[in-house]
Amino acid sequence: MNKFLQEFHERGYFYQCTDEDNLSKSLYNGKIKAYIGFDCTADSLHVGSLLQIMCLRLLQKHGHQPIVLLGGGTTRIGDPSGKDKTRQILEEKTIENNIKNIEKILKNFLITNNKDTSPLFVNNYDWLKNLNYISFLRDIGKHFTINKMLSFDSVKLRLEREQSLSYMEFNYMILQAYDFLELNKKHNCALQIGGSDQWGNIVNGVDLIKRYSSKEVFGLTTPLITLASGAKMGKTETGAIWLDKKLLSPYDYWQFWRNVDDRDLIKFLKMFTDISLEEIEKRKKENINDLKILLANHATTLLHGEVESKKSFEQAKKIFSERSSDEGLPVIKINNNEFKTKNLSDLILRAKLEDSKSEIKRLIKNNGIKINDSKIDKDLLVSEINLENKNSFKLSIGKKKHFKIEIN
RNA sequence: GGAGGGGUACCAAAGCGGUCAAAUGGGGCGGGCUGUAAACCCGUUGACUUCGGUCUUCGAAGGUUCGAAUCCUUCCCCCUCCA
Repeated sequence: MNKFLQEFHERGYFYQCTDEDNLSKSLYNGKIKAYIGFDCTADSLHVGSLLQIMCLRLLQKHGHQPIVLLGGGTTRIGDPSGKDKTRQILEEKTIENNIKNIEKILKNFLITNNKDTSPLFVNNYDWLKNLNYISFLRDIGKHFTINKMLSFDSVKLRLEREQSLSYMEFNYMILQAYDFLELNKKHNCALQIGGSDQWGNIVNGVDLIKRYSSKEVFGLTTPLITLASGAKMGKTETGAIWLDKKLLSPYDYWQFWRNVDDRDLIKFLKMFTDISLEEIEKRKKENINDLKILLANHATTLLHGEVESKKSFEQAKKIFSERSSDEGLPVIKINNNEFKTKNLSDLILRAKLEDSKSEIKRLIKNNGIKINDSKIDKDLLVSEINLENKNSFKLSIGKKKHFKIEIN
């Protein structure tokens, strides 16, 4: 088997392929261009897209060129796959903005200075916006049968549940298939990779190219990652794990990986780091917490760079190993007036560390709030806090959230 | 188009005139144990409060009543069966 495909398997990226043997052969014959499409409904990506991003990296590693399709056109329509309801239609400006942000995030992960493997960013709005309806129907539409379209899960499920599916959304899969055709014509792109929920859309593209230009191209999907706990990857109750430091700090990103379930650890090391499989195999038996740190360091480096990753690691060390220090904690500044007049609960509220006063009182009651590492049993004036000759104190909410409050 | 069932908090689901800010389970949050894990145990889970209470919430709007998640009217949405 081709090296790329082999590693694709070994790292747990493989779910389905339209024709693995032939894909393997054409990969042998030199470089291939492969594309992955990203949805632009949000202004950032979260870890749910990380596996796809890792696929792009893997392509680069093996000398293939990834094409990143940012679905400026298709996002205007909305993919019905896996959705119960029609999505809200987004403003043009929002979509353009989302595309810019997402491109920036992806560039963090990808190697952009190698001419052969440097990713190609494309926006399908460029070719979709000018489609002529009649000629599109004649050239492309004739290759699709309604019979078959109705059999795809994305459509079938909606119909079975008698949830409305607009004609607009119904066309989504045709447009995505057309994207593949377009990329094949323009860039000789021969492979589309996507999550397993994209299988139907991908197969449509492969079929269309076969019919339209009698060429064989391939589709490859990755599994849906479920956590040991049964939850979907990336959806924590506290909020999505965003791949954007404006939405989630490098430290919190680092913590996300540091806190993975034991049972998911080795799987994640394979999936979300570049550490060689041999090395993972060798180190498998090491102390599990060291391995979690390894995962967090690597995963954070990929996204935020080595400097931020190290910083996060150091910060965690201070908070969790050395305990007492308030160095490196997120700083919240208050002025002298606030210091003299405000209650601690008001301060927490103002700094948006919690959402309501009731919640803060509950935390206090349950011993959840600490000042300079000692529990408090009631709300108090900030000025009552013993500053120990400093102009700051350490505020802890629960065991994992710590802040340095600075008075100036 | 006809017949029936239903919309309750983050989710699932009970309640069917006052004792309902609403049982129970899941999830979340906090505490304990531990390893910043899992499992387990305990507490907590609308907002504000001078801790006496006050305000908002059971699909939407009206109405009956001293009092409505609960009864009535209209409307909206969902499900099942029949045509």
